[in-house]
Amino acid sequence: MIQRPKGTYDVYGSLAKKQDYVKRMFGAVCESYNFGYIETPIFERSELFHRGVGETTDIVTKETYDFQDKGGRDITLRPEGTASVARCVIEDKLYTELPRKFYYIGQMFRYERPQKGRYRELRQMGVELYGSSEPIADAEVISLGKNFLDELGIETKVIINYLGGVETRKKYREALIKHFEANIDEFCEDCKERLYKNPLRILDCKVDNNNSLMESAPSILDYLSEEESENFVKIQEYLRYLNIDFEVDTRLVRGLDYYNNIVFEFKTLDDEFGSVGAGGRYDGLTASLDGPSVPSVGFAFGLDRLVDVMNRDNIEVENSNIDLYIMNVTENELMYSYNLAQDLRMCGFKVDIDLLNKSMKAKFKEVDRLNPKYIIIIGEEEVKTGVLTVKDNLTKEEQKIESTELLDFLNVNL
RNA sequence: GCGGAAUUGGUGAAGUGGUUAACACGGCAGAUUGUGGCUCUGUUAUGCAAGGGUUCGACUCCCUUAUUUCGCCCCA
Repeated sequence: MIQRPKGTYDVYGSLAKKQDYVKRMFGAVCESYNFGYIETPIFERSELFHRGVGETTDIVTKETYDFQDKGGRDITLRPEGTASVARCVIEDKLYTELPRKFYYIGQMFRYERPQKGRYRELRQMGVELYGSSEPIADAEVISLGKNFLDELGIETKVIINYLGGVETRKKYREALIKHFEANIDEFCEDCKERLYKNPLRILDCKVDNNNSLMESAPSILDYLSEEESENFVKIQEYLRYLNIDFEVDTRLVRGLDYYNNIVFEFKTLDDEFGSVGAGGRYDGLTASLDGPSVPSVGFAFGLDRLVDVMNRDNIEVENSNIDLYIMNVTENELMYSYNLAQDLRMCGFKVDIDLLNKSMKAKFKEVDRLNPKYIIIIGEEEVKTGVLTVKDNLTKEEQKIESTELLDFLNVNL
């Protein structure tokens, strides 16, 4: 038997319904903020991710699906969506008309060890706002994300932090190294490796969480320039004004190289699923891809995780049953019934009909599963007289309706 | 990439080195050949993740592989 590849899953039935619902909801919220849909290729030239996402990030160094196509080009399945949108903004010169606001929905690929809520083929939904470095743009994006989660009925908290610019992070990095260096022996092996590679990550370590040096570690907020501090304060003011609950967590760091200034995460209240979405500002990205400098801010949600959370919290989406089931009594009435079904489908009703030539009893069993609002029963008599038997599947009451008046009846009652 | 735990039909699951692998749900058929959802009866085949090994005999023990899951790493 051929199994599905590791870290992938098939989407159908109620899961498909649920994913579709979440995607539609996301699209609707984005549209209400006047963000426009964008779709970029699922594969890109490998270079894009190396230069865009960053050479030192795990996502690019060990988690990408890379291959050469038949023309010998180095190709990578996209591990995230931001780099592609930035490429498009540069390539199609979309920066001539700013701001530009985009949202995307689609599959990403990361070669990593699957776990709950982590897949090799993952589905992300994200937004990108280009052209504004104003705090109101940051607030706009966070507000969009929070609104969407509220609409879904998923309770989350917003965690924010401010990383500042290149200079700030450099100074802070040195301060952290200095702080931990002398006593690094007390820390776990991973942290020892992180010390010079990525000292910010030490703050995130679960093993050494209780070490006293964690508490006393310097905060990045003390290293922000005056301008950066003011900017961060303003963002918080706007968030309060928008009634968005948030917490500042100075240990929040993001994994991708391109972030600067504001970073944020949407976390479930209990932390079981970690963050369901995260983002931040990446003003330097377009320039690092040989484009003009265009400030930008955005985030991505993990669709798979959102659905996992919804399942755990028993958040159900409306299951739209079919409107009508056309039931022919014998094969003699099949074509009459089928024609009726076709007509009603053309009128926009959701109509099903028995495709297995089942017995009446079996047809009614199928009706139990499909749960239509009405059943139209077509027998010899109905074909002859043109008077149809329409059965209300809820009350079980039957009535006779002239076929010429059927549409009027359905338009009133459905 | 590292470490641990799992894998029995369409689904949820009991189970033992030895003839026909429980039970429940679901599916199908009938009781009831133009009326179902309750009830009753029957049925659901080659099915114990895949491949190899030990054994007179393996779903059970051993090895390998695959997948899932938990932790690390990292991230959405």
